[in-house]
Amino acid sequence: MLQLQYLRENTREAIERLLIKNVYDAEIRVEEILSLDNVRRELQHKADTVKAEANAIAKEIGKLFKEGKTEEANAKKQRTSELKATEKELDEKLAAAEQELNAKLISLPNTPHLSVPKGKTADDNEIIANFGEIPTLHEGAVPHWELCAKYDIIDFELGNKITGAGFPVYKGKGAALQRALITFFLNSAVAEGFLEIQPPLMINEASGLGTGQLPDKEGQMYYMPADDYYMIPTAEVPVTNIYRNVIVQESQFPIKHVAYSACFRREAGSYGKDVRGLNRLHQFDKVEIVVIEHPERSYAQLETMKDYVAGLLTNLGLPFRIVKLCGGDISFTSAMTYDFEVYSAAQKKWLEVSSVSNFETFQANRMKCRFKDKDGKTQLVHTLNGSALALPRIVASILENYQTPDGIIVPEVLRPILGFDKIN
RNA sequence: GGAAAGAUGGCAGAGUGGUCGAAUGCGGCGGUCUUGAAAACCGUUGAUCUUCACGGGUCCGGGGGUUCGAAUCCCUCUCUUUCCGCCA
Repeated sequence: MLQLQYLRENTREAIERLLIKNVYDAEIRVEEILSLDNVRRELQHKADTVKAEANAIAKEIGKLFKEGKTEEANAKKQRTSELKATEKELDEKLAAAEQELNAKLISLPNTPHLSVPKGKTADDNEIIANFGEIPTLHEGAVPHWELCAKYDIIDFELGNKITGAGFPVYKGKGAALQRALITFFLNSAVAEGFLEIQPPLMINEASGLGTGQLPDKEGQMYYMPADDYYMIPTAEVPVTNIYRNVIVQESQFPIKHVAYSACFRREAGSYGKDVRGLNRLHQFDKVEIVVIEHPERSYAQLETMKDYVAGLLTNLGLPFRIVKLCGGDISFTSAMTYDFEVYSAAQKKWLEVSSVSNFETFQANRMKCRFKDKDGKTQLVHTLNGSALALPRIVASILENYQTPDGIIVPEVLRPILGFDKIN
């Protein structure tokens, strides 16, 4: 949710930024919000004045009763009952105005950073860096789903039987590979100063609202009606919500957390392409980094996080590129996002394995996560997060890129954890 | 699932109809003292809306009600704790 004060004081800039996200009617929507805000403030002022008078009279009445001047006191009651009627009317109008304002405000997406490229689709994203060599595979190299079956390490059919499509069963060295990657990612983050968190895998409604999954992305989460809980689509939700309704100390910045969790996504509506094998699942594993940062340092922090994720992929020896998302491809809540795409040699495709974003105050405003600045004023924090990393597509590209005629070579960094160097 | 108790400021914890945004303690911040620190002492310290400002409004788990007036009384919801039951 954008801040009213920002819209009020930087109207032109806000509109310009929203236009990057192709909010073509940004000007009208912002104007509507600002005029509603004026109405709201006017009503607030009126209501406050009436209440002030009523409060004063109530105090006088109390005094009169104490002094035994019952008649005088009763006479004063007349005026208050009059005031009460206007008060009620104004309160109702005020509540309605606030509700309408809030609804309009919450439906407005975050303002992209001014450096975010304009564009409509993923084709307009800006490739900012390429790393690693794309391997030349041997004759007869196959996509990962065939490798999974060949070495019996990930069983999609069995998952279908137990649950349904998108819930694979990892077996033997496949299961060990998952465990090793999670360990590698967590250890790396902890070495970088991230505090490891093991969060709940289900969240309540307030948490969903805090990070922006609710109300708009409701259909993407698994929901448990018996208890009114949602399965988390990412550890970002429970971890960021640690700071919901919290005023942090400025000295705590940057607050850096890392969490491994299973993630659950219904992926409603994304049928068809790119769903084979590990490319799109309903349950998958991910290690997520979450940072709460001072507004002045959030973009420097975003670069640090980007470099950190790049380091992980380099250590795994995977060819990848970093993409700065254009306005059309960036998410509703994000102000700037870098995507990491790994080249999967057998599918001959770039697979998105990580998304690192700065949300500025957008989540913080919903969550009411603030800090006290040097002048003692409360200000909203900036929140950032990134996958570091999501497992399925990493596994897919490891399997595909490291395949040889007699087995899959295990990336060096994982060998000490796994205790073997080849899947065959 | 059954029974009981409870929800107050960063934390602990008073307050049962009027001057209570709320005692007190701890913590935080500032100061005195000290070579420095600790201790002690003094002062200060909730959030939010509105206003250029003075000021005013709202908030004692959420919502509703009674009353001239509610942290305090009533209704309702949610959550927590304890005991019993069940159980990894």
